[in-house]
Amino acid sequence: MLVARTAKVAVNSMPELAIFRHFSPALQNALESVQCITYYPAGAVLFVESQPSRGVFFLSRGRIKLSVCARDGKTLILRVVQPGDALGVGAAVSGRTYEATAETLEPCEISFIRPSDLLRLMSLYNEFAMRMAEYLSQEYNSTCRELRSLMLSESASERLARLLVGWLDTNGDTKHRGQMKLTLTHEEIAQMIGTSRETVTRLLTEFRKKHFVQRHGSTIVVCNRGALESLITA
Amino acid sequence: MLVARTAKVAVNSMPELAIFRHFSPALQNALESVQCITYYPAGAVLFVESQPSRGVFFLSRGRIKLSVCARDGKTLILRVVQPGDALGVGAAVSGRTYEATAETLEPCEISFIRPSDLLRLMSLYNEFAMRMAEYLSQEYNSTCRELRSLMLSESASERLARLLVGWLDTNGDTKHRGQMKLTLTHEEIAQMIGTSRETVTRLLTEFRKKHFVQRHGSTIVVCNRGALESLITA
DNA sequence: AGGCCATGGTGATCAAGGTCACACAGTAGT
DNA sequence: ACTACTGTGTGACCTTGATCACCATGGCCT
Repeated sequence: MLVARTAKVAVNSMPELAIFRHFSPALQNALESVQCITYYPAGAVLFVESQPSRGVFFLSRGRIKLSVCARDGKTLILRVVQPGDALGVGAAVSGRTYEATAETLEPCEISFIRPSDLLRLMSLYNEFAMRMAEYLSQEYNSTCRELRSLMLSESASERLARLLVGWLDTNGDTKHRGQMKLTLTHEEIAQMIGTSRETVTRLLTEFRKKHFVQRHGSTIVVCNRGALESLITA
Repeated sequence: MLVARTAKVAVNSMPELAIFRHFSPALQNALESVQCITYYPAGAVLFVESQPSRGVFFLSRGRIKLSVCARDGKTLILRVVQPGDALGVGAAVSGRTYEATAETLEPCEISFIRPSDLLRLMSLYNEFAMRMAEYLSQEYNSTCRELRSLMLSESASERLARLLVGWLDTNGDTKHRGQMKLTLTHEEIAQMIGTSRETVTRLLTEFRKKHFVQRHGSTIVVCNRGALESLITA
């Protein structure tokens, strides 16, 4: 039912995708004709790891969790995809399987494009091929940074500090400085920084005791950003 | 002097780059006119992390170590680049800085292309843009796999087993099954699997005691591949 | 030969954090 | 109100692997 409600909000036109802007009118029309706008509820799985490419997803509203997992169920969250971003481009372009699993965290509005259409439009419109290449390189970049920050910091507290500071820059409340909504559970935070749920709980209480952060309900306030940053070495 | 020796071997023509094959003659000519074939000795640094893109490197001979490093000098080797592969495409396409440091492990023959030429040829020849996009997606894929295998395996022995098995598939001697040359030092192996040099030494001797592997000089023989694979869970 | 340096091998020590085991709070469903 | 479930908080314990310290080996240079 959340799907239906979301659908009513923006049913009339092509989603406002930053990635589609600056394209020539011809390409925009072509994209509009092949895309399929879909709505997903929270917790929906768009695709799973090692499944052959079913399509490319351009996210216009909502947030999506991108993760890989081990056989024993342990999970590592690669990143949380924000509106305007794309999913599954790599798998479609290289004709391989998805390298991660995508699951919606909230109700999402998504523009879906089949791999064959993506490749055809990339061949037809060079600007589109260039844009996708640029996108892929950004994705590669961010994965490298992820890898570095996860592997080259020896303590879990450093990784948590890095995560919090990173969130401040992207999700931070502009009005109330240092304030932001904690939208993930401790379990999910643990999966982002590669540690256990208990450790995240312990570290957050430790940070609170040291007055690095405060908590008001599900809102977290970073009082001492400098202290957090000083925990980061890499 | 190693540089000069290598140069004599293949000075006459364009390097045999798999990545360049299947291109139209026009594109091949264009590439030939903008590329610059260079030779590096072992231990040369092509570029360093966070330096603005100076160019793209297509490796035709030799091997290159791609790594990121922390402030305290700790290093993580992302991968060892093999002949036929490219370096720095992401940085050139997105106009960002290099995300890693590239250092030759052996004397190398490299075809160098400036970022501006790369972008120009990508705009001019759609097949080239498509090929670069495909390349980027493969690079992204392999980085994801790296991230997964590093983070989702709790023990260092598992990561080492995974590395050895992976090497068997790519570098394994086809004649003598299970046999391969160990070309990296324990220190470098440690940097590949995110552990300390001592741990690698200990694990290798443990594997030898359990008769998973044997050693003859710098050649390592995997006698019990199944046992190594059974250490891998993720 | 005699050093020198990079690499490999091994023991002792120790802290970080994974795991297990509960207790407790909030929220939804009936 | 009474469960039932999900998320959070905390103690006890114990394994893994980092680190330090030291020695052995085997080129390579002068």
